[in-house]
Amino acid sequence: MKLNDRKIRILEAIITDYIATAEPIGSRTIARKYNLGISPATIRNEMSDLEELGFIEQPHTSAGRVPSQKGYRLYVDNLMQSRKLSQEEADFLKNAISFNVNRIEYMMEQTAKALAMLTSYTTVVTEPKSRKVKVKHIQLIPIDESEIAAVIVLDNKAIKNNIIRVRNIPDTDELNKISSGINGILKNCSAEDIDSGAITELMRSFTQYKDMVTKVLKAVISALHQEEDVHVYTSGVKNLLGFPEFSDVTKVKNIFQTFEEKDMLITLLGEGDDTSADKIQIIIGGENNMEELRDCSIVRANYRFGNNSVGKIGIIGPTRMNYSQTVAVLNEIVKKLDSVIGAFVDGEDGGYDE
Amino acid sequence: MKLNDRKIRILEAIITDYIATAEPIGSRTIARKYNLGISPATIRNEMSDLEELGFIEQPHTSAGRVPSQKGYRLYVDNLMQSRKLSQEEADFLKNAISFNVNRIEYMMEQTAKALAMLTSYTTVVTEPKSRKVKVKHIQLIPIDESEIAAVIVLDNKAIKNNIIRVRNIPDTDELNKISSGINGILKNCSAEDIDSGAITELMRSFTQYKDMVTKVLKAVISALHQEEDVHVYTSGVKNLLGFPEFSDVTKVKNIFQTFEEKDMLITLLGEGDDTSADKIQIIIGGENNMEELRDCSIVRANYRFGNNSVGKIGIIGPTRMNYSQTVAVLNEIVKKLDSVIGAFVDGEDGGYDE
DNA sequence: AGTTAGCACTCGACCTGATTGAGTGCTAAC
DNA sequence: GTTAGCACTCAATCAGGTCGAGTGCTAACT
Repeated sequence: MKLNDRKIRILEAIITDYIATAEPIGSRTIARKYNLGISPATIRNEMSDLEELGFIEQPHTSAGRVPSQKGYRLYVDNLMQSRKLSQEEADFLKNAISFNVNRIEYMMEQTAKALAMLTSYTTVVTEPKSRKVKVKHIQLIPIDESEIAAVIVLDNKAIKNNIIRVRNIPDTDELNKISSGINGILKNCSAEDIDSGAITELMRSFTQYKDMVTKVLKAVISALHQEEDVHVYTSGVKNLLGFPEFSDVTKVKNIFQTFEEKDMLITLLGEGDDTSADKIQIIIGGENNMEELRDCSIVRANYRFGNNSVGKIGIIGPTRMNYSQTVAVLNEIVKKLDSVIGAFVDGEDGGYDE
Repeated sequence: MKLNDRKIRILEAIITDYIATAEPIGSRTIARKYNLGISPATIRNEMSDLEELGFIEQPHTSAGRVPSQKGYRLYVDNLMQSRKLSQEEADFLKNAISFNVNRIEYMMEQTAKALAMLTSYTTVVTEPKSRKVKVKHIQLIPIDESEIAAVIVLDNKAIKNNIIRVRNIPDTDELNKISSGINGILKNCSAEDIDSGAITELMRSFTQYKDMVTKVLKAVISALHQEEDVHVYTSGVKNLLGFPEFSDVTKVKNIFQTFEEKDMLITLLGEGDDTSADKIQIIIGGENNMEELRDCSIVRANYRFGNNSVGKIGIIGPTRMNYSQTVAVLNEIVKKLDSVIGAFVDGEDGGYDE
């Protein structure tokens, strides 16, 4: 049996209609709504074939047809026409997000929120993270009689701070000397580079400040680990409640469970991922391996932030989600984020929003 | 009509039962389950009185009775016996949260999560925030050929960083001189203290680094404002879906809407608040002024963090929530947080968790 | 006077059966 | 190859009936 042009047009009609209405669609409705120039009976025959080919399925006899996972896949890969963002949509994105590289968390939070509002699906965004973070600079700053701050600048532009309590604080000059000494040893070290060799060297260099240096070391290691700990921003979880396929509370509960678990979200965004690919990926229904998200599709993309730093964005909706709009929105936001970084690297400092 | 002892015992039975089952309860059931030594008929008479007094109500004729808002209020204020946390519950809290003052965000996140798991309600936690934040110390650190980091230590122990791009970077000694110069002027300033006087003084002192100083100033102002921007951690939103009173999806949607809006949560935790009071507050049903949360109760408390810094914790459940357990849990966690801060102030540095 | 047994009544929950309508597959004619 | 016609299926909807948990009222009992 061949998937001829007419079959494809019928399949497309079914998918379009189902995305819009969430109702199984029958032959007569297709004949009425879409002018294909053929009678319901003919459509019935074609639909019967489409079902046998696995592109549509029937919830039960005497109901209309519904696209299958395979059907959506065909649609997404071959049928769907890429669409550009409307002016309103583009404007919305531009206004909803204050692109400010100095406040990345805030920017990511806004991004998640804006995408959720625009698509009315659920959005998950991870902060840009480097694969391996290294120390770029360490500076000790006196705060008061008993506390100093260890400021640790990392090579991905992140800065971490730890307050350290010490019995008696060296004066500023001495502290600067210690800072540059520590710098000499720890500069360009990643978490695993800090081995016993580096540690004993440090201890030997600063015997009289052993206690303080130990604490600084701990802070550095903690900072490096912290930085590998990915932040995840979620928004629009409640949006899913609006779709009829999720009117069953127990079903939704499992989905929400997943959304509250950071690890799940990260695997969701990363699973089977090719980081080098800049293409948008679409994962339909059961193609993700999470039982709870069987009725959801995910449209996801990576965005780049500097050289080796990559963040992820995912939009999660029902399998019958509006793929073309979602892809368009995602394309736009990735382009936007890239350009912000570009401007930053080229000399702008991102500005402040007040 | 007087609210005699027997009426009170019946009311208590109704509330206890309803909290456990979420089902309206009738006279016969009370007679069977609670040995009050009176017949259903007598109970019926008393219930009729209780209804007239406004402590219970009937969803419809021929259904059992359900506690009213006034009923819960009486229960919470007079009837409920305070209960201590069980050993298991206390252990759970202790193990679920790594009390580490150097990673406050992480600690708050864990606190929210632990409370949500323990109570099976929704938890909202705000970071401890001071009313007015002041600059304690500013330090400029060179990062590379074109960037310096402005590290801004605030008097509430928070540290903020901004990367600043400048055309040509002064050497370290010069930078230190500039740092201490800026410090001299901006130290102990809050956001509103930075007026035109301070700004012109700064500009006069550093005419040759005007550009850089302007950017530092912007960073300081931004940091002070950022610090006044409260972080809110929410957990266990999905928990509400498990309760029969929230099996209607559209109802839940409105509630979730509220939970996604930070401002709403903050007013929810702060409304009619007496910050000086350390007592736990209970807000029943419509006593909060948010239409969407009419069917929810909130148990909330403040915790102190240092001198003038206060955070809030709220636990949100159905009106028939388990008030005595919730209060016990909240008491425990507030005590715990206080003691962590105490230890910190007394000389511990909070440790690192690896 | 307070308590209780008895009884009629109410009303949601649940089951059953009939009807409707959207949909199908098959067959025969165009 | 296309289509009209027809028998068939099945979820959804509605009406009617029964059940049971609950009530309020009255009269009798302590």
